Amino acid sequence: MYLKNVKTFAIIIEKENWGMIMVTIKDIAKKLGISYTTVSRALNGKPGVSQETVEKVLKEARKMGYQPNAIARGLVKKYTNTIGLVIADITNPYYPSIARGVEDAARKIGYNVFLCNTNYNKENEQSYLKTLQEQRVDGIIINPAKDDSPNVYDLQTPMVLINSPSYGGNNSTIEVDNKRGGFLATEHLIKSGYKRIAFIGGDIASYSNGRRFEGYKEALKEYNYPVDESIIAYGSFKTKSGYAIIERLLKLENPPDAVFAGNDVIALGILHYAQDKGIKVPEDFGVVGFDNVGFSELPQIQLTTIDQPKYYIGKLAFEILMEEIRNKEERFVKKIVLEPELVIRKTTRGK
Amino acid sequence: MYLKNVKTFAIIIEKENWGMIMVTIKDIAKKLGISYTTVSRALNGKPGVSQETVEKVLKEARKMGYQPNAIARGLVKKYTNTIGLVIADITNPYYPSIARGVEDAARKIGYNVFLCNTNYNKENEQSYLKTLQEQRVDGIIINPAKDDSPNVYDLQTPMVLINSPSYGGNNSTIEVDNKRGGFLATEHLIKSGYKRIAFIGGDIASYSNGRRFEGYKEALKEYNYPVDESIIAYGSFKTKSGYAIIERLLKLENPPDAVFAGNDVIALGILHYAQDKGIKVPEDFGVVGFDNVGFSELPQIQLTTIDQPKYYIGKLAFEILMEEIRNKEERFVKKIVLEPELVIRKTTRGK
DNA sequence: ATGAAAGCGCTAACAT
DNA sequence: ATGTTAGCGCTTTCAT
Repeated sequence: MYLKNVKTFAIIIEKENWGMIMVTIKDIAKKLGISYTTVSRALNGKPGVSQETVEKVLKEARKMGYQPNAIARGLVKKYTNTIGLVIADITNPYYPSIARGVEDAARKIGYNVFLCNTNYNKENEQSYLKTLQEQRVDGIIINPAKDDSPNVYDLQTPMVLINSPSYGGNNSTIEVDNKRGGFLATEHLIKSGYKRIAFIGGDIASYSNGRRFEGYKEALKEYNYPVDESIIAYGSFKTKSGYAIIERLLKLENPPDAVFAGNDVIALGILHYAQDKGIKVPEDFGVVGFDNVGFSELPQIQLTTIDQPKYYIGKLAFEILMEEIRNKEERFVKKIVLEPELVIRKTTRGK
Repeated sequence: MYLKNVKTFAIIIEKENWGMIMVTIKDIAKKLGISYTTVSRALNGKPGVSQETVEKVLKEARKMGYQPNAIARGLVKKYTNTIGLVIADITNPYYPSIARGVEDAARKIGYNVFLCNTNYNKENEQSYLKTLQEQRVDGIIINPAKDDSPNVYDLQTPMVLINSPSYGGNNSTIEVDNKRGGFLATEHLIKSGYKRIAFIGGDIASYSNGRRFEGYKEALKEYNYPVDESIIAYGSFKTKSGYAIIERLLKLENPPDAVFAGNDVIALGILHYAQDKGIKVPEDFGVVGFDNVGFSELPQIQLTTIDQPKYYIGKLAFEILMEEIRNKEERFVKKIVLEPELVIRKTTRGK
């Protein structure tokens, strides 16, 4: 089963073993003829050990290749210096940026992060949450898979939610102002002279998508455009979905001449269809996405979109989480909303 | 400092606390008036407990909201059900695919994965390796940051290397046949009728890049093309680097009419430059990349490239790692080489 | 300045 | 079938 596509499966060396002879503080205490309490103190720079002893211990520790056991420490100290990051799919370019933000911030203070991909699946999410708690992570950052059933996250563990309202659990949240973003996107389309603007969303159960849709409707109203159900559609957050839906909408007797897509990935599918059919973008057809994901700025794509500070969101989420971890009793629940920004590129006429 | 771009920073609820009253097997034993060993046995489905007791325990555990403590278990059982995944940058689309492969495979057997981004930095890598060992991960999968100084990874921990030879440490490795890939790419360019084929690599210290270059040279020789140093260049694995280098090469008095790029990200920069300058691809200029990253197949890009089974590599790396973890004494070091595949798209004339 | 002892939550002998 | 004990590697009182 391995062997599919395997060219070489060779060079087998026998009996190479891993040496699992981990040295402990007891070992180095014995070697030095002192108590292991002293070793512990020396290793941790605690007061009450003579300079001389400290040096002896440090030297011996290095010599013996001592590696502190974070597991044992965690057992007594009640924290693990680890957090969990639960996202839908690291393969969607939106998430890696957030993940980097979280991880860079974490690393700076010696924290580790467990990466968990739910693959947009609620059961996977629950399962991961359970595991993370068993691993006694100090906190969790989560971008919920869906928001159809209320996300009641009242775990024993500090938690901050990204792009999701907090139901019941009183968790801190951080999100971009999705409604405002939706408004900006739609308004831009209107001001660019497009007349029939469709909305093509992803999962209808997505909170952020819903907010973007509200912004869309608000803009239409403000500019006296009708809200036409026939050119409003939901699918999934996939390129294929965008492609399939725009194909359908464009066959309507009264087709749209522009679309605000639920995110960049969907917008990409729309662009793909336009290209396949030789539809001129932005002259005859306008599209704006959401997220300002990496590929959106490619010269070949140049997608007009709504930017959100992804890396910063990850960083901020971690910082807030740390605050909550540090002040477990007497914490302050925060609801943070960041400003989105319209990025005009080549898939709309501009003004 | 938080406040940049922050719209709302509000809704503050005071004194919401995390209830850190974790229930242990002792608690449920006390409640039930039995020994905690019995509880442990019941919870783990071990023999020697009456059906009746098992049910009582399970019920009470659920009722009290018991969460097993994986830390404590790890301390006695000597394994943590956790591995580390060390890569350069999750933001480079090549890695998420691998990460998914690893994580999906891990999840299937209840393993967690620590994600570590070295950001192409050797010091970060060392630091992460240290931390991972302290956390007593059961194993490590690593795609080394660089290969200039030999990667001597003889840790106490089982380890498999991706895209890197193993120096000294006798670790199993898994890689695509980079040389063959380089050959295929270059040969394709030759057969497509391009006459002066440049090579634009990433980090000169990269092992995989070096192999690709060897394949490039081999193909040139086989078809009696000269190997011309003036159109061979290295930079970094970034789009910008590709852009800058091709700009320079194209100003040569004898410029190339095609290029084999060290990876797709670099190729993208080259394409970018061609577009900026109105150079016709593939008619007047051919480019092939390496990796077949997600964006390469976008209709707007359609990059000819060398595919490698990224997800599968991740999956395989995990499976091999698990084998090594399970057979620590008497392990078999494996060197696996996978077959790359030429994917012809629109940035070369084809045959 | 150093050591002895207890204990974190659990599993695994070793009884009974 | 159940309980007792020891111990994983460490930190933290409490002595000395």
